[in-house]
Amino acid sequence: MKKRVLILWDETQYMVKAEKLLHQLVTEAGFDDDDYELVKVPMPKGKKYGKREIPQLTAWAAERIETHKCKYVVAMGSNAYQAVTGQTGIKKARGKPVEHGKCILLPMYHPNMVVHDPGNLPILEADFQCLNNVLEFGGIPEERDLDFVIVDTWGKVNQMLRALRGCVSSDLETSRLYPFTTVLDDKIERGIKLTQAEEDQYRATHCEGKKSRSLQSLLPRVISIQFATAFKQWIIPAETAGIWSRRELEQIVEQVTEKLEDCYLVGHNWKFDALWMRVRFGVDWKADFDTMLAHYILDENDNHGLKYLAQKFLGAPDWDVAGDVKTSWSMKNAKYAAHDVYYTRKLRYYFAKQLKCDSEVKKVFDEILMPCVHLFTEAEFDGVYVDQAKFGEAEAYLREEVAKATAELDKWAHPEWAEVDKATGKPTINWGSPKQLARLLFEDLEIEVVERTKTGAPSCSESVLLRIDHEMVGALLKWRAAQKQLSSFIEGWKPYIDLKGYLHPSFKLHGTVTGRLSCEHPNLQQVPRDKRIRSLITAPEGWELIEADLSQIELRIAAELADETAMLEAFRSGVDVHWLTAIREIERGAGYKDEVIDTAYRYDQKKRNYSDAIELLLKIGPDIAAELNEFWKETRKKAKAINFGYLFGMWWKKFKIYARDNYGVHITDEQAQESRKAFFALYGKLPKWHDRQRRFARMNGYVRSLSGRKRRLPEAMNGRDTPDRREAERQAINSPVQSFANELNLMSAIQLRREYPRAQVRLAGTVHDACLVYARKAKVSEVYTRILQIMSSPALLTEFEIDLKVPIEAEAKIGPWGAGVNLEKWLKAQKEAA
DNA sequence: TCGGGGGGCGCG
DNA sequence: AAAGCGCGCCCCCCGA
Repeated sequence: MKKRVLILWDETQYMVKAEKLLHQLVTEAGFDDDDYELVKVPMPKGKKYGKREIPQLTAWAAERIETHKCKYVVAMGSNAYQAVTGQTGIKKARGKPVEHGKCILLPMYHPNMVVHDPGNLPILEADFQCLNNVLEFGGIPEERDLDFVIVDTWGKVNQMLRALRGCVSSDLETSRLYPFTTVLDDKIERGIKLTQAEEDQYRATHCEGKKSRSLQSLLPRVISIQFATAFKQWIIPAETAGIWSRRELEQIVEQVTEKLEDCYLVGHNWKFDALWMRVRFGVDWKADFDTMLAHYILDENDNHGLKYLAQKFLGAPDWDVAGDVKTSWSMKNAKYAAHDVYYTRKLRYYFAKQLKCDSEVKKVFDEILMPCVHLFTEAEFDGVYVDQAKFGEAEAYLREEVAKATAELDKWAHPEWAEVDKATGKPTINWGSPKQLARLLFEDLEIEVVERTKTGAPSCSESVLLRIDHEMVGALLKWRAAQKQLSSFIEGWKPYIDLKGYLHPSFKLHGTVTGRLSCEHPNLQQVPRDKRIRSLITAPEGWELIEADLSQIELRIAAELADETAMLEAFRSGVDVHWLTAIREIERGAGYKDEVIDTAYRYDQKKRNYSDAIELLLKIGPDIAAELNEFWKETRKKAKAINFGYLFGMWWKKFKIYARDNYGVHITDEQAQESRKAFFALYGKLPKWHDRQRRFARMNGYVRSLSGRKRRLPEAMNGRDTPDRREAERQAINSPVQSFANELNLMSAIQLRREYPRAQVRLAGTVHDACLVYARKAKVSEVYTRILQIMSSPALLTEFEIDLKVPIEAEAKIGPWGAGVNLEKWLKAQKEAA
């Protein structure tokens, strides 16, 4: 009897399991044995098919398809896919039915993928659902559920307004990703011609390579605003379509805003759309459910793109269109837009159901992630203010530094070594090129190679340069430092500074696997601590910048999780744990006798023996010790790195390298091993906690932070002790700490926003364990005091039923970032100024 | 001409 | 055997 579907796949190592699984999938999808024919493709001679095998293979496949006379062909796995099409790339092709000669081909992953990782099951299920759709439709299905309306008359506006109730999804198409008007946008808008350099920079920032687009079309514009309701999708042509006037558009937006108040609003990466609506229309659309963040909290390891998710979970087709279709108004664009909202709305039901299965994860989503959408929409909208005068000064200074260093370095660009520049006839070396530099140092100058990179090239990193005895090293390091600051933070910021001098860094709530946020355009979280750069970020007129950070928060959380007696005791009694580590380490080796006894003597002019002096140092803490002797400043910094390194699984070999690079201390292997042992002797419960985490991850394939957030670590379940598994185990230790530290910070930011109106207090951004906040001048004292209270015990902790043994402490500074002072000093300065 | 990888380095 | 974690961005370089 003739079968409808031909399934091609290949022989693999877990064939029994795979076959069982396939049978199960096929049955669940509603097929019986008469529906399909299962055929194995010939195995490649080696691991993969060779180039010469391909024509033979495709001929074989074509013949099989011909003899079976099936209209539908399923190719499972890359080999089967290659057999049919001659092409590689199953990852991109899977789940999308295509016409192949006389038949319809549906590529899928091999069932083995699920045998290897059961988490992939939904992908295959969705693909079989897709196969069903294809059979039912009798070809490649159009989206029959899709029913979109172009809202281009007042009649349709009214229809739409009536339909906007219950669960509504929304989405925007925009001309580019960055919504704010920059200096160059303003020039274009006003018809001022850009210089070539300006145009290049502008395109590099906004164009993503598409050189053909006119500058006009790159201005920040909303192309369309769309909604999906139960049965229809409503596409409102917006700023560039020329269908509605500005005034009419604003009128429509206003009426929609009113209706949305009573809707359950769903978005995918809603912060993006909310920000655009705020910037372009001044309205505040709050979402109740973000499908991207829902999927992020459900699987932090996966991608979170809308199309990807719709294909993976809903068996949707690939509705992607070329880039230029998305950035200008057209019917194609409207159809694309309709897909976006349609599937966003569908995904919300799917993910809401998934979230219900894990109430702990759901809580993080509801209480932290969703509130952050609104919080960070506002923060990004406001942005951070850049001191324009100081910015110019810093730029001039850095250019001078780079020029000086370059002049110094160019002495070494001898004609017989360096490439000769054709234009100037002078030998040049690009000091930013590791390759050219390596040639100069290790070939021409015949310096011995110190270290190699993982690809085998001689390394030119700072740590290597410091070990090279050559007079150009100093200039080289100066050049790098100045060049880095200039390119990353001066030139790097320029394209993003808006007309009023603000930067609007974009925070990705889904940016990391641990639950931290990432930040880009520009990245506020990597601004150097060097005051020259950091203090460029400051408060605008009438406001003050307050930076409040959680003190040693990761260490505190580790102490809590490990129930580490000595650490908890130190935190309770106010001893600085980095200091404790440092002093005990010194004591162990009976080192720095002179400094220890001398500093103790300077403190109160009393003579002490070594061990009494040690105890005194421990008591007075690093700050006072540093005042008595500069030496202790370095000591504490060193111990900080030791704490974090050992805490999260650093091995003694790395510690040895660390000590050498950062402190110029050359220790022996034995000393390094001894140091590690001593650390774990001092904090005896840490290894037990490490073991607990490793075991749990190995058993369950995930760990949770105190808030309940999951970090999925499938590699931890590997049967064998592989490097991958080791990595997962270290993450099992680090993740809950990093994750919860960040959550405490976010809980505080959320609460601060709830307690103060925007007219008084605004969040400017977060940096992992710190909040950057703008407060009205008149409110500074109050906010300063309150934020410290909030951070040391945010109300959401109670909501999460978390009761910490370890005390949480915060500290705050007022003033330009990185150059602020405490409240006392600030008040004094205010008084003097008045 | 682009996209991606590598090297290097800024932050927590 | 091999052993801190998490990011983004700059520049160079090379292959498609």
